[in-house]
Amino acid sequence: MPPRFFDQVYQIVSRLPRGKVVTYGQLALAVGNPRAARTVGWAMHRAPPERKLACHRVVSASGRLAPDHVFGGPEIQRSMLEEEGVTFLHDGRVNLDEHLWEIAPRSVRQIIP
DNA sequence: CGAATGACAATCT
DNA sequence: TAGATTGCCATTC
Repeated sequence: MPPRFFDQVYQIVSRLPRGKVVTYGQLALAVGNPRAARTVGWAMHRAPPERKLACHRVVSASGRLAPDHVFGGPEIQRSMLEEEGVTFLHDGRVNLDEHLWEIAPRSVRQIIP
């Protein structure tokens, strides 16, 4: 009985296109738990490497990047995003107006209950 | 089974 | 405006 919640999060992230980002809250909402944004963050921390998820495209609701202890620092994550064409505001936050990905309903593949 | 964990988010001071 | 507090919840141990 695999963790359904995490799997749904991973599946959505795996469909996240280059040059786009999503927030933890968006992912939580997409899997049916609007208030589980924090749990989504934990899912990222525990993301299985074999899925090769673009977890650097997941940012906070205000466009801030992951804390210092991830990706070797926000500078690294930022450079990864910039290579995909993501732009940033002058205060160092992701330009969400330009690059926030709208999660399509079919991006969420339901798992047999 | 209860307590702990955590890459959040909204609110308060 | 920045820092601290509170609510939140699936997964771990």
